[in-house]
Amino acid sequence: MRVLLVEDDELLGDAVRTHVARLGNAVDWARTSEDAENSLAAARFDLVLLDLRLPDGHGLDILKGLRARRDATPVIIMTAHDQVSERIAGLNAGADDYLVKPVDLGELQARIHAVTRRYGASVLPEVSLGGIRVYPSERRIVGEDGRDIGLSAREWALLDRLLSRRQAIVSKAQFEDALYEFGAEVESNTVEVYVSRLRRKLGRDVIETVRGLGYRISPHV
Amino acid sequence: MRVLLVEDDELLGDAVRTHVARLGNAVDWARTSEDAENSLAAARFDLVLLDLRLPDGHGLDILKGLRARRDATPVIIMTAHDQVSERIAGLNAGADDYLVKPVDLGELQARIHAVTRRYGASVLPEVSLGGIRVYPSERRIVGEDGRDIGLSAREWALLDRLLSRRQAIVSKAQFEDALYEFGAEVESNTVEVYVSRLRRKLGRDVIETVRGLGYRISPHV
DNA sequence: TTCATGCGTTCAGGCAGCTGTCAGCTTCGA
DNA sequence: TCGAAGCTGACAGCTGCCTGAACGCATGAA
Repeated sequence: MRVLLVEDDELLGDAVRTHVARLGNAVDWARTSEDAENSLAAARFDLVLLDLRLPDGHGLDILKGLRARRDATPVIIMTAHDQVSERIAGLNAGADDYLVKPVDLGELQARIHAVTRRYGASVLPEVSLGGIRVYPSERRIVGEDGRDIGLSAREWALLDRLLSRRQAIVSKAQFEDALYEFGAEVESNTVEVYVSRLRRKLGRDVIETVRGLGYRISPHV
Repeated sequence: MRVLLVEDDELLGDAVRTHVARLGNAVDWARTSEDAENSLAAARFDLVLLDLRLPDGHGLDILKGLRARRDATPVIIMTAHDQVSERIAGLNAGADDYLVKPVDLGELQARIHAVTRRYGASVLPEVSLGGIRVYPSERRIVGEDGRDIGLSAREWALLDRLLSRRQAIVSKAQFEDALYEFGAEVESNTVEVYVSRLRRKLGRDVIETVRGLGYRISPHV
């Protein structure tokens, strides 16, 4: 697996690179935004480990650029402990997960596994839901008429969560965690609203309600 | 299956212990971190139900200790509704799932099934009743025609109880205990009504009446 | 700058299905 | 045959869920 590490801190960068390399990966280490952009332009990576604080710009722009180009390469961001807003911004911009500095290498490993597993699972053959085809790796879904159906970030987050274990029931609380990862408990029906919107786009029967417990992908689609 | 319950609240602990025990499991109840560590050192468990708030320390340390010892025993954490950060910390530390307090016993049951199923040791294996197939871990039952049969929460609770020890007779009082936490006596024939409803869905002969004693799954299905 | 657009979120009204209760009936066993 | 136990259709109240609408905000274009 090829990993791009974007980190200006020499000490942390070295520790992470060594650790990730030991897991059997090829690691490119970019110290600056410019380095990172060049690397991303030159090659395909299986994972990006992204420090948001860089000397020559904001790492968030790198992430946004990726997603703007419809590049779904998994990105794990690394932020300082107290930079909650950064973390949220990162997740909103399309990061797959985050790590809090100081980075615990065991946790890093777990996150990498989790993210790449999620990615690997979804990158496998595309999923069919009724007449809809889903290409999670390209963040694209196509309707029966062959036309692209646009999903927003939140809608994707929900669908991802449902698809990650198709037979499992996902509770609203879990959705909220997946959607917000952090921050105040949202006392609202946001999840219901998104389920409703997804249903409108994917078809009424794709998402099944399990009253009192949550939602799941219907086994019959 | 052997379950370790780590919970200092007497009331909640008792309700959970009773419920889990009724599913046919052996339950060890640890009230403190120390208790829990001792139990974990002394025996192997198939599942840990872990309250993170303990009088003598943080339950998270128990989880971290497990994982540090590369012990993959499934852990479900229980947190208060507003302790999102705790929950995330728990999941990051390697918890398999979480429950939000106040604990809903139906949800507890569903999560236990899901988690233990993931690990192969299912509390209630899938089972055939006449032409009906029951998948308790997925909260799904499928009729002879292959179509899903919807069961309400109460109906599931009843069926679970009957299936947990198939040859046993379950009295109405036991059902009431399983259905309503903590001896909230119901002044009616609710159990009879639910048995009736279940029979309509599963088939007349699946549940057998033992006059004066209770009900059981018919040995002939 | 202003404006248009899309997204995320909140709210309220409505509704379907769940729940507990009862009445009247059937079945069982002595 | 009679009384007790169990069964079930009906129903009202309630809960959880659904969804249209509206608003604030960010983004990007003009």
